[in-house]
Amino acid sequence: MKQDLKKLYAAQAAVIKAMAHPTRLLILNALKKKETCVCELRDQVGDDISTVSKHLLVLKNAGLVAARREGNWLHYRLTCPCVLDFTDCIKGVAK
Amino acid sequence: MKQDLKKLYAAQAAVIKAMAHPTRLLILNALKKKETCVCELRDQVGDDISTVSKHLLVLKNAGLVAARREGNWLHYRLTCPCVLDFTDCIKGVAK
DNA sequence: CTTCTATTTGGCTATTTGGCAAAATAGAAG
DNA sequence: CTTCTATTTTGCCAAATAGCCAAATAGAAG
Repeated sequence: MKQDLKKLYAAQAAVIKAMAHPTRLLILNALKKKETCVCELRDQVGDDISTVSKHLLVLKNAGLVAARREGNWLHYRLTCPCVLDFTDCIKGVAK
Repeated sequence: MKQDLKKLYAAQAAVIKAMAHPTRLLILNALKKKETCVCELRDQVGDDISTVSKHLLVLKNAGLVAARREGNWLHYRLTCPCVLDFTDCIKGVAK
């Protein structure tokens, strides 16, 4: 594989990989509806809060979400809502 | 997480996970242009042919590609070209 | 300062993944 | 049948991942 192509696809794969987890898909879909704090996401996900926090770190490192502090709460939001546009296509493949 | 939601997102995540690898993205993009045999994909990818074959298995199990035999060659093709429609959006996140 | 609350980080373990090389297989052709 | 070619499968190992719990941190508030 040529070096420049390799880099291009590696960068894309890193983002896609961050999306490739059930919990993280749930989080992204929740954030699509509205900015949400970690504790509310934990309630929706049902896992330990440290687990949810780590998933959010993965999404943040990929550039998919960003946080805003308000008092004690951190509100996360989707940076690029378009990343969920292909969900219908994926459902078609998954069926 | 509710059980039905969990299943829904797990199914989607399985497909997305199959896409989340530089080599597999290269393969999908090659197949978008035209049906391609394994040995030609190996040339484009540059890895061992057994490695390429495994990647194709991953993509096949996810429902993203299908194969057609013609003599000694197996020609792979994209089952749902729409899965590459969001590449532009992903590039925007990845930058 | 101390305390409280929301969140992150570190440590640990079990599981999955990606790559190569060698062996196995499927079908074409002699 | 045997041989040849394209592809898949198996075995192995190093690295990455996900989950929980406990400990650490950041900022608000007394």
